[in-house]
Amino acid sequence: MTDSAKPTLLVVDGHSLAYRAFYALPVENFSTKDGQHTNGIYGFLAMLINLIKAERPTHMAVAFDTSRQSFRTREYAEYKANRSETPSEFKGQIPLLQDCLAAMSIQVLQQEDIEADDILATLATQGAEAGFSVLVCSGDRDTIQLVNDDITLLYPNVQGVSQLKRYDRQAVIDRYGVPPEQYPDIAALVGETSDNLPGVPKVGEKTAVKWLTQFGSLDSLLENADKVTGVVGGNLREHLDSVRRNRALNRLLRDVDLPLHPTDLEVQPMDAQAVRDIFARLEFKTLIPRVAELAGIEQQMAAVASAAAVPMPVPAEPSADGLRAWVDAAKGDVAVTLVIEGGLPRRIGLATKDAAVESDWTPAVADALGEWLASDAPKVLGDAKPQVKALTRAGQRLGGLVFDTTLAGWLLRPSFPDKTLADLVDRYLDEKLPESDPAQLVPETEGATPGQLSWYTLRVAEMLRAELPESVAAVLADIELPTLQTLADMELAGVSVSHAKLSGFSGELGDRADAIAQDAYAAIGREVNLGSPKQLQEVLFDELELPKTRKTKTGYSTDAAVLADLQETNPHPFLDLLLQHREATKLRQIIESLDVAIADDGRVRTTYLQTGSQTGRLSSTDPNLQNIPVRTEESRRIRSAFEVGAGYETLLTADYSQIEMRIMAHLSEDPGLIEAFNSGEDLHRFVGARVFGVAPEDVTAAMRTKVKAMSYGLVYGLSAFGLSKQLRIEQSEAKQLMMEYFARFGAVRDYLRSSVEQARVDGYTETIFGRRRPFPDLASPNRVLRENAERAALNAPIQGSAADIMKIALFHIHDDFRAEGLQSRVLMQIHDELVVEVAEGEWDAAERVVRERMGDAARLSVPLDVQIGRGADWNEAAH
DNA sequence: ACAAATACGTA
DNA sequence: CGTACGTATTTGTA
Repeated sequence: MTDSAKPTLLVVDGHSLAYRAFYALPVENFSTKDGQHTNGIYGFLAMLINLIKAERPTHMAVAFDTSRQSFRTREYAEYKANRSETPSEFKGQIPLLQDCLAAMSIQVLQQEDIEADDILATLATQGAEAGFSVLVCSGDRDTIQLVNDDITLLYPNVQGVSQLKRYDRQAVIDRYGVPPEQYPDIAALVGETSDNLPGVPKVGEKTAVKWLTQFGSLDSLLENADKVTGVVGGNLREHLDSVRRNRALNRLLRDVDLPLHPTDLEVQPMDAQAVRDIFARLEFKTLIPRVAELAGIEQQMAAVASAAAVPMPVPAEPSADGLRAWVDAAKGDVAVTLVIEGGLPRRIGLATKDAAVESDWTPAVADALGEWLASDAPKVLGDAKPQVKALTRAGQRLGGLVFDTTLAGWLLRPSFPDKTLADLVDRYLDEKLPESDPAQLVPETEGATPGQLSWYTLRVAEMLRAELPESVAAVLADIELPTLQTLADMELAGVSVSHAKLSGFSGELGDRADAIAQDAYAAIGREVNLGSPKQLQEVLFDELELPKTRKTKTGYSTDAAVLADLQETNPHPFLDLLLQHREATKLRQIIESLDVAIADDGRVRTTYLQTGSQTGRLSSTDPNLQNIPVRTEESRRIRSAFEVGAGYETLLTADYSQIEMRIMAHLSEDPGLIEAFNSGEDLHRFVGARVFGVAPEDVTAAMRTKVKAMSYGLVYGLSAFGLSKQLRIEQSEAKQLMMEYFARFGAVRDYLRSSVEQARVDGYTETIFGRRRPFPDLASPNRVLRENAERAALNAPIQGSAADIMKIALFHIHDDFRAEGLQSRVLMQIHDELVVEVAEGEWDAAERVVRERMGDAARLSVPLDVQIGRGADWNEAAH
């Protein structure tokens, strides 16, 4: 058997090489936006990828130490005792590195009480016996002893881990002057400073080699120590015990009882999705293609194994009558896919578990299928909202929507951005959805047809259903799917926005911004681009020599809070002008983007992203109608442009007051907070009275501001530092305020603590209605990641429950309007607020429906308070 | 052309 | 060193 025909086993010491990478790569170039350091992970993976590419191992494993304790430290307490504490920046990288390896389907081995090198020694020895050509990759010199005709060592050179030196038997002899099996003898004599194993003083490699050659072996040298002359001879005789101890400790174990044998370490195909996920999280953009290249190689190798995929059906293309007969005969769920063109259905594909049909969408087909589509017959779709909208535009209705794969995928993993069917097929079926390559004029690969898309949708749905916990399935069926239908109608309706009001205001703001800019240039004696933070930094910190502010990645911040601070300490006319300029241009921006979004019928239609948040909230894009300004008198002029549409009588706004604090009261069951909401007193006044120990009428504005900030901050996981910054008070005062607050509302603190603790145990948080959000980082050893996760986990059940409640109210209102035959319709949702367009003569009915449905959306231990306003435009209706 | 960084609007 | 979002701009890289 020639060497090239032998299987190759690659075993790697993960800990020592990642540690070397950690010191070789500058940490500031390798950290994620969350502050997670990744230099060790990156360096290790880059090295490993190169190694796999160059060596093409058939089998491989990476070994790690479990801790600094091992059988060696028990035998010799001083072993490695001089090593400084492992930097925490490094420690946190190991679990993440192991996650990467898991995604790459690379076996990770570690064993209590055993060092990584012992695992390498055992695997290498077993591998050589089993006929492997073995590659050992380690940064520890002790592994030199493993080298023989079947085992080669790859050892990083001083610069880091990018270059590995290859030690076969001859290379060891050339470098150290002794064969590999004798290297530990040299090491025992010389000692190993990094392991805190002192050797014989004044003895280095040269002397050690000379002695060993002279006496033939270490044993013989130690027996004949009296024959060694000179000062070093004396040193040797004084340190015989150290040498024996060193030799005992540097012998690697070759018979560790491992769960896996080299033959179990066959290279496996990677989990491409998992690799993309973890690499994206670690922001390893350049590594992704390099790994993909490897995965390609491996997938060829593993192609035989995964060839058992279910064959995709070839859909029939029946007549309209045939389609009707097909759906009437279909048993169980039918998956539906509409191909949409210009907002209207173009083709339709239907599938059951074992058959698929498809057809162009024609009037005859619409006729034949309309009744079935509207019926309760169970249907499964993926990303149903645009399809529901297209059907509605075509005068059809979709009933019986029992599952949406996009929504289900999001509910299961709200942090993963797999929205498309292709993403879901990849993740849940581990197959590739056939997609035509848009880059090719004449596509080589045919995309899946609508019937086939439906067939995939159904199979994905089956996998998702199996994974959905009961409570999450209930959220899908009872909240998300009804909400989807409602959102479709809201998007279709749009909201009437007055171009005339907007364009007038925009011109005004443009003129004002120009004038302010001129004044600002005059104030500093030159022109700068006021929209460029970079140029502003030059002006503020170099030319005006104002004190440096909060650091950002690229310099110093010039945001509004910072500028306001500067204005207090170092007043300068430029600062105020800059703030005014920002305000004017920002408003103009918003107006412009709104203006161009006005359709021919005078209405603006947003898209609500139902899967756009991690908490369960909606988001709104293109344009975003959930961040229309409101805080300043000026900005409310924008809201005045949102008007009641032609044919309708008035706008109605309805918002929940303090819904998050009410949820907090409910979840914490804090008697004080519950009393606050039941008393009818203004919340912050009530809380202020308790915290400051005064009568409610004696709560000053300053007191109210403080407890208000504290109450809101609680929901976000605010710290004393953050509170002090926001209120511009001393940290000690903020701390005192928090203490007083919790002394009166102790159950709130208890709840927040226990909720995060529960999340740590479960790995996820849950809303009142059972919506879950996973928090893997609560277990992270990295403090930044962990504390970020803690705050998010604190907030998620509260924000999420509020989102649930609003969704329930929203679709009930929508459905009631229809059931009562009202023309009034919900137009917008802004998290805790709804805007309704009320038809002529329907005010009383609409108001009653909104009030009741919002008030009754959830039964909490405190009432849900709903504020309702009426007006011809949004601004007027808000009062 | 695209991505990152910064800033800022909302709940 | 306060949660959740989307968008516009500038700036640097491809």
